[in-house]
Amino acid sequence: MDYQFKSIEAKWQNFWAQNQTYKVETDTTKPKYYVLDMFPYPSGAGLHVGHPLGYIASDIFARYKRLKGFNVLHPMGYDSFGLPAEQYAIQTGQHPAITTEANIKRYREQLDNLGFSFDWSKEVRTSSPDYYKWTQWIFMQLFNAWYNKSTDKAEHISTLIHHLETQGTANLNTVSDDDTQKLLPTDWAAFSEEEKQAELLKYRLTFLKESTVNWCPALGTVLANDEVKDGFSERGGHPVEQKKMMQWSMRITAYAERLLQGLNDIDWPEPLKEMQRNWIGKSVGAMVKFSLERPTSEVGSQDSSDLRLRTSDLIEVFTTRVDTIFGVSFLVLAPEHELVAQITTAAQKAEIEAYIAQTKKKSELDRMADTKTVSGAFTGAYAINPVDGARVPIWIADYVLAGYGTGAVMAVPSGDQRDYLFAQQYNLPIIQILDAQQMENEADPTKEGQYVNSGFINGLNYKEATAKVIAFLEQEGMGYAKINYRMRDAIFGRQRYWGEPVPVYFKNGLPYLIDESELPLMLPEVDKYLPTESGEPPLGRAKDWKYKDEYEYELSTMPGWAGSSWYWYRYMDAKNENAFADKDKIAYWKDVDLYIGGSEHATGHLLYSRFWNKFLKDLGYVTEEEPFKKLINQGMIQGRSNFVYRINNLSTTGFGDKFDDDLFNRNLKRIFISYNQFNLLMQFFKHNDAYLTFTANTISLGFKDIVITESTKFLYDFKDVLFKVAVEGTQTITISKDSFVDLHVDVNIVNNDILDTEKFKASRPEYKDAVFIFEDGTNSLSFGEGRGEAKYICGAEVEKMSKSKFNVVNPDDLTERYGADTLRMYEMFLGPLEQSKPWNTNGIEGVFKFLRKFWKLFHDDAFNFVVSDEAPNKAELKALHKIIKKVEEDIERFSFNTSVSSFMIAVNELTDLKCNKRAILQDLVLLLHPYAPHVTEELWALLGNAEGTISYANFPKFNPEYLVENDFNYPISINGKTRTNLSFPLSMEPADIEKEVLANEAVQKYLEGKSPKKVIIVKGRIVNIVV
RNA sequence: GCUGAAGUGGUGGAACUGGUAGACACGCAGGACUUAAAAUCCUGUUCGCCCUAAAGCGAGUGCGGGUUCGAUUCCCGCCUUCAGUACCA
Repeated sequence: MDYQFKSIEAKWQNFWAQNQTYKVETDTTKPKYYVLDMFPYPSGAGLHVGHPLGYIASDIFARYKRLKGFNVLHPMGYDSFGLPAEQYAIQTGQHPAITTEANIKRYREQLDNLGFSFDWSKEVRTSSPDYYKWTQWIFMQLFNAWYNKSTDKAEHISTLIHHLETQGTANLNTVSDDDTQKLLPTDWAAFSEEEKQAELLKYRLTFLKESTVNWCPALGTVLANDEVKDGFSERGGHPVEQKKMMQWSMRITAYAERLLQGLNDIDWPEPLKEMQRNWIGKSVGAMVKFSLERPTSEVGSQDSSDLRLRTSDLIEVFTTRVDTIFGVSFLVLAPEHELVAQITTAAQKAEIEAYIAQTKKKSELDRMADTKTVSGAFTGAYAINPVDGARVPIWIADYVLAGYGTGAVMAVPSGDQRDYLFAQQYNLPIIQILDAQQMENEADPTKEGQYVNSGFINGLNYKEATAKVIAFLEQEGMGYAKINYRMRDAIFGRQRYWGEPVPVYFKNGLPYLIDESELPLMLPEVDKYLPTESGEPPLGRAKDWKYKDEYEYELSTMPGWAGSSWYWYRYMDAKNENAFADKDKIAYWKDVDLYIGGSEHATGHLLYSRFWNKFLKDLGYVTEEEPFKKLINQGMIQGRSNFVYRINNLSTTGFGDKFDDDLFNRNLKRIFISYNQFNLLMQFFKHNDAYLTFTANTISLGFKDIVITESTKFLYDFKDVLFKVAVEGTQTITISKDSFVDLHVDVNIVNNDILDTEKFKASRPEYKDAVFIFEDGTNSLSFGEGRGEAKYICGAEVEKMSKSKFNVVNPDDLTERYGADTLRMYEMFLGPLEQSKPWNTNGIEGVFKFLRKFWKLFHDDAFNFVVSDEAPNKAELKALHKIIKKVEEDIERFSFNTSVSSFMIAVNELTDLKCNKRAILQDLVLLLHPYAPHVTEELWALLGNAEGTISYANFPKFNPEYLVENDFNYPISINGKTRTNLSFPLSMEPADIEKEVLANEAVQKYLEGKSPKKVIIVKGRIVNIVV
């Protein structure tokens, strides 16, 4: 039989499911390998061809590793809590669990169609209670933990309590809230139970924190930053305000340094690591204290401000360039800085207040667009530079942000461009501090040279100066070395319904955990998925939902990243009811060896997962510091849209008073012009105001008549169509550039940019009477339909793949037409995995033909299965071992596109050799199995092997002996340009080769009698003659 | 602006360590088979020049330089596209 992909694929998909072929257990006799795809959210739209790209790659790798003798864990599941299901629920009133279930079912069907070797017995769903039980459990562990910087890990809260009982806060080295109290053991002992709880909350790794959120009163909900545009909600355009709210947070900042250091030990793409490094944003520098100058008589006359100044007379700044401190010519505070009001002198008060008001008006967008101009205002106050006692004016400016560092900077105009511009604008001094500094036109931040104008560091270099300044500041008590991170603690609450409930209740305003035995805390039923009238989250609607019928539960739910921050452990032991995963299983599977997914998760999921993993390791629940050893980003698949070009509107004459635009348009708006005909036509409109006028017999461009020639004939053909279609009596028709419109056309009725005109006419009622002007200038009116050569060519453009652009290609349609094996190989064949590329179905035929050709190797012309047991010859063995080597190398470096090409070459070679020998073909089947699992299972069985055993067979062994060559066909180049080829034994010495090459007739011709200056011979590579 | 990735035929792409640029495939053109079409097979296909043809000549990997016997590959400068990020002290 010919290659019957449909029955073959259905048969084996069924077989794998029935026999649980890919079910995997811990097996200490084999090395483990864990291949994971990033957790999908089961959206209602189903899969498009872009989604499986990574799954196919990971499946190939998983199948390859099985053949290489590894025990492979390759699971799949769903990150099934999330906003789209909730929004759909709000619109339709349907419970999100129901729509989620339906979406998962659809996803599963689509995944099954592609022949993946997932172990479905380990499927997990974040929204199922037996899963979120453990998400809640991990939350509880975080609540019961603090970060001990002395041991540099998280510890149970009991060790903190012990420390407070015995030493108070002395020697306590931790990461906590800013407002912790300094305590003696006796203070602690004197605390009431509630005071203790309130204080401990400031140390816990998950804690309540007041944070600002985008609150939209009209929608009654909190919005994410990207849902807000210019102060209005993206949906509906309602006003959004900043609102303070108590929210659960995660103290990820405690792990900033470990998250940063860990990047050095993992094999991830460099750009992705770089993104995380930037996000963590470590800067090494120093804190420096500037004391405020004693108030002058002007301030002194106002007694109250005089007193306040004495109590808080220091300004702290953070700087990464403490070496430049002698170049400080002013300080800048953020307008929101708390000291501003206190230090502003009476004379400057009005100006400062006006500036603050102006800053408040500026949106973030305005500030971003406007980086060139600087603005600020002088407070009238001065500070004292701690290194030399210089008097430094204090300004405020909106380029300094309250939220970063201390909200104050020391300005060094010679070394920082923003400070430089500011100094220029307000006539502040620009002090050179390094002899190598070039600062005529702009600031020079380089660290080269020796210091000048810099007191006790004059003559030193950067390294020496930095150390000396810090030592001086520490000695004077005016500063210290300090490391700053940009990363903030992560907010861990959402005012939404469809997420994990937080296992917390409140007593006297303080949070307490529910008992572990009470997990899971089930998501309660609500009547509507909207906030309550009083603005509480949807959970506030749940009836009689109280802890012990008495205490309020937390009403917010966990964010989307909660369930995905630990799911790879659940796959190891998905059904466990006593632990999130069994200890022995965690010890065996350890970590993910290969993780494949998109780079959009760089700073979300991939950072939070690393954080939770480190935490779980600190508490001894897991063994590895990093969860994902190797990570590959698959590129995005973009859509490739097709367009048709139609007449949209034009002006006509011929009816006098009875002019009816509508009627004309309806008649003429059905003319569709093929791509190149359209472009030819558009050339007449190079000048925007150009127009063409048609009458029954003539055509004119503006006022100039166009005569009929070879190159303008198509215009006359076009005219004929216009008049045939136009209403009778029409005298002139005028068209311009604006008479046409390009319309998206469903890419599924376009093949190689050729429109299926029949399907097109059937696709919409208004296209029923479409008239086509074809690529060759003929049209559907004069020649009738279905004429062989008359093609309608569509235009094409690369855009995002989306429904509205009619460019979504569904994998189901392609497996229906070509089979899963073809689709799998074609997706790989498209190009390098990491690169993003537009999807284009053109070319899938080539892969399909390849699989048929492969199938043919095993069959005679009547499609009888025939393989011979003859011993293979040299050429056949060479073809085989070439592909073994190539495929193995390619898979190891994730270059799947090149191995598909190599398979094609191998099959072409074996076809030419008419090879149907078992000894060759059986190995070829094994090699191809990771890529095309169905057809290879079928052939494996036909070759007489036990059904279903190919998945666990052995990958063919490469033998270099078969590739050994005696001769090499040297390319002979003269001055770097290849002129001819000459074959010599590989063993031949360069000197002998040179002699033979120079004696060669063809070479002599190029030398034109001159003797060569130099002859370069690289053995087994090339001969180059320099003349 | 900064950071990262990329730029090769009509198209997707290959060339892995500096050594024959364009493998493999699509598309296109021509041919075979067929009453015809589909399918299949064969031949050609970087561009330009020259030519009945065979053959030959020249250019060529975003642009301009450089290193080298030799550069898609290394270095310097520039342009374009995509992604991320944003006044981070």
